[in-house]
Amino acid sequence: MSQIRKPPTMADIARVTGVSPMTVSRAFKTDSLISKETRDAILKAAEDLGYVFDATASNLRSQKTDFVAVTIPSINNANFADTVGGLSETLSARNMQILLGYTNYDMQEEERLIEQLLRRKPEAIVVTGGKHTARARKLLENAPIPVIETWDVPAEPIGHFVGFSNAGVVREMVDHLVRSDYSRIAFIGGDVGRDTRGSDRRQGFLEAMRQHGLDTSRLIAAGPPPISMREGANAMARLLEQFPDTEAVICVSDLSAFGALTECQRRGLRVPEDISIGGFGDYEIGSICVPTLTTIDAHARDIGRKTGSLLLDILDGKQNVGDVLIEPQLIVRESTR
Amino acid sequence: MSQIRKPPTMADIARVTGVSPMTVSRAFKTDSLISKETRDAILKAAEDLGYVFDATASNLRSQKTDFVAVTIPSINNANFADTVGGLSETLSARNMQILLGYTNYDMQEEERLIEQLLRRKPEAIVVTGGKHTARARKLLENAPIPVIETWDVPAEPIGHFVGFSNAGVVREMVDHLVRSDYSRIAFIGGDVGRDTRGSDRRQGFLEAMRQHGLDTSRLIAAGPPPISMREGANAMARLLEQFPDTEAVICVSDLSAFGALTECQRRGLRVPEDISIGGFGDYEIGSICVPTLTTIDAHARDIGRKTGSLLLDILDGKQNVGDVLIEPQLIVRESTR
DNA sequence: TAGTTGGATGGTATCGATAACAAAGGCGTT
DNA sequence: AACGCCTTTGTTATCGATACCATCCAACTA
Repeated sequence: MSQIRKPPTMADIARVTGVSPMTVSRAFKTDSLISKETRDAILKAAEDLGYVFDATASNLRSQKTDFVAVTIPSINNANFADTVGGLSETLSARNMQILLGYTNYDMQEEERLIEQLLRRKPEAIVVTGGKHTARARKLLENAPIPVIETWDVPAEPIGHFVGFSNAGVVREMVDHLVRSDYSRIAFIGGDVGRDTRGSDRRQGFLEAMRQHGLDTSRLIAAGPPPISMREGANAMARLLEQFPDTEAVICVSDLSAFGALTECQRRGLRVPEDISIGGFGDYEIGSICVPTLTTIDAHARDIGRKTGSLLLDILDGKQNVGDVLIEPQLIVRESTR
Repeated sequence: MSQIRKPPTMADIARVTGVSPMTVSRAFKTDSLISKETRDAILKAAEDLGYVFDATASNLRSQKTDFVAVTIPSINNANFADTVGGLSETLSARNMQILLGYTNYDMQEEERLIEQLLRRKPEAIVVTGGKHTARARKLLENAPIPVIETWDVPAEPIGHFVGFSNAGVVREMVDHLVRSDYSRIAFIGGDVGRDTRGSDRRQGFLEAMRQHGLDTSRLIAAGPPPISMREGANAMARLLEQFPDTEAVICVSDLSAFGALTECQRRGLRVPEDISIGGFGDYEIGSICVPTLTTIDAHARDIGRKTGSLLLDILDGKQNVGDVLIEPQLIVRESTR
């Protein structure tokens, strides 16, 4: 029986309730001044009519969307997921919604994505990483909203940033291994040039090794990022063939580190007795696998939370809001001696 | 020097270019009829002015958002991430954007989320699971857009569904184990009542065991979903204490299965010689850990892709679009004999 | 040559909510 | 009683793009 009819609008509710559309509008804002009886009557009528608030109209008129645009390299990465989780947690207090996009570790794709996202008129934009195409950078600079770069310390920040030095964390790992008397240390990472954070970590490895006067030739490029467990295992196989005397390996993430670990297990190599392994990211797997993995905790969720409160401060017009330097933490476990 | 000025609109471009706003609008649609010269001039002027298309205005007037709303239990789950990836892949061909929300495995939260998402006027909504609060169900039924339920076979579908029987997959796993002469089989899952898919899997376990006339008391509730690796390990520890003679364990996911596996390794139990382990979801870890995990591949990415093409068919007004029954596949690996 | 077709462009009204301003009524104060 | 103040509600115009319809002109047909 029911006809195809247009969904009800605030005007319909106003008619039914006998008030003006403006009053209906007020009934849906929590803070606005309206008598309790009127509001109740309006909300009841809305429920009866099956009214659904139209955010598109509200967005246009009020020039507010309550969107925060976020780009991350991949949806399927516990670290970035944690960051988004922390951000979401903080923003939901303000009823803001995250508009999420995936760059697939590709700066061209990031550029497209940023353009797409800005069209939706977000209140702010959060991007992962501090390197972008020239056009993406221009888009962000010209955007009339706060811009926050995360998971990096940008050479030239566009707006604010919440991050850490990716080269620095690997330097720290190298220093730790050297202190533990390792010298034939290898690095398993992604292909250079795609994942900028991965490249930075590789760079940090090279710098630290040179500083210690150690051989920097033990470098395995495991393919385009993200490096999977499987790719980590394959890379470990190649490493062991090319450099059988390697004492320790630093992997670009815990996932590739775990893959590398399993490759050792299949070959009957003992970790850490025969070879040591370090990862990055403090993924759950590193804390539970046998042996557990030495890693670096980048405080992914904290990055999200701090980005969120930084954002809220900026949107509230607070002065003197600064950048946030995250301090990743080395966690020594069983995979290194 | 630069003043705080309002971002340019199509009217500004029209003024600069000497055409009507309507023509400017046409220049931004790929299919519309407009001469090449005019379009080029408009796009150039837009670039010069730093114009950013305003989707909120477009959405309101055209009553189209190119949004597809999607709810998943958690962002940090490779299975759901794959489904979203497959969906995204399919929809991006139509330039549609996914509006993602997380229910945190909570039907109340799902209800709130659905209401939030519908306000954004998506073209369609995809929800994970076939069970919802009464109000959420009503919201979905009344929504003037296609509704697709995934990862389940709903008792009463709201619109269409793309999924499989969660009870069925575990029955299959039990049958396989029984065929391999196991009889003291346990199940490690989440608390009942929160995660409906997890509960369904538990139910499938009970049914299958009864059918085979086997003892159904070996049930470990590992806490509220999602069950982490750590919780899987803890559950395994409890299982071994309560039922030391258990021959095989089915875990609600590969992650908990891996956790259980590590617990066995820590206790010096051999898998599968002393105890066998089965998981669910065909996560990467199951294919690379030592020993590799017997699991069930639910074709997560395929669910996303098929949801996407089903959606496009519906939006194109195709008749006779049917539901999609996914056939999960048992993958026997080293963790069962 | 007149008539027709179709590509390109313009004019106007509109999507639905709400910002900005106005006003009505109740209450207390002097 | 007169005044001001606060609470509650109403009126009007508007956010920016575009659906819809009208118009113009070149090219082509009969």
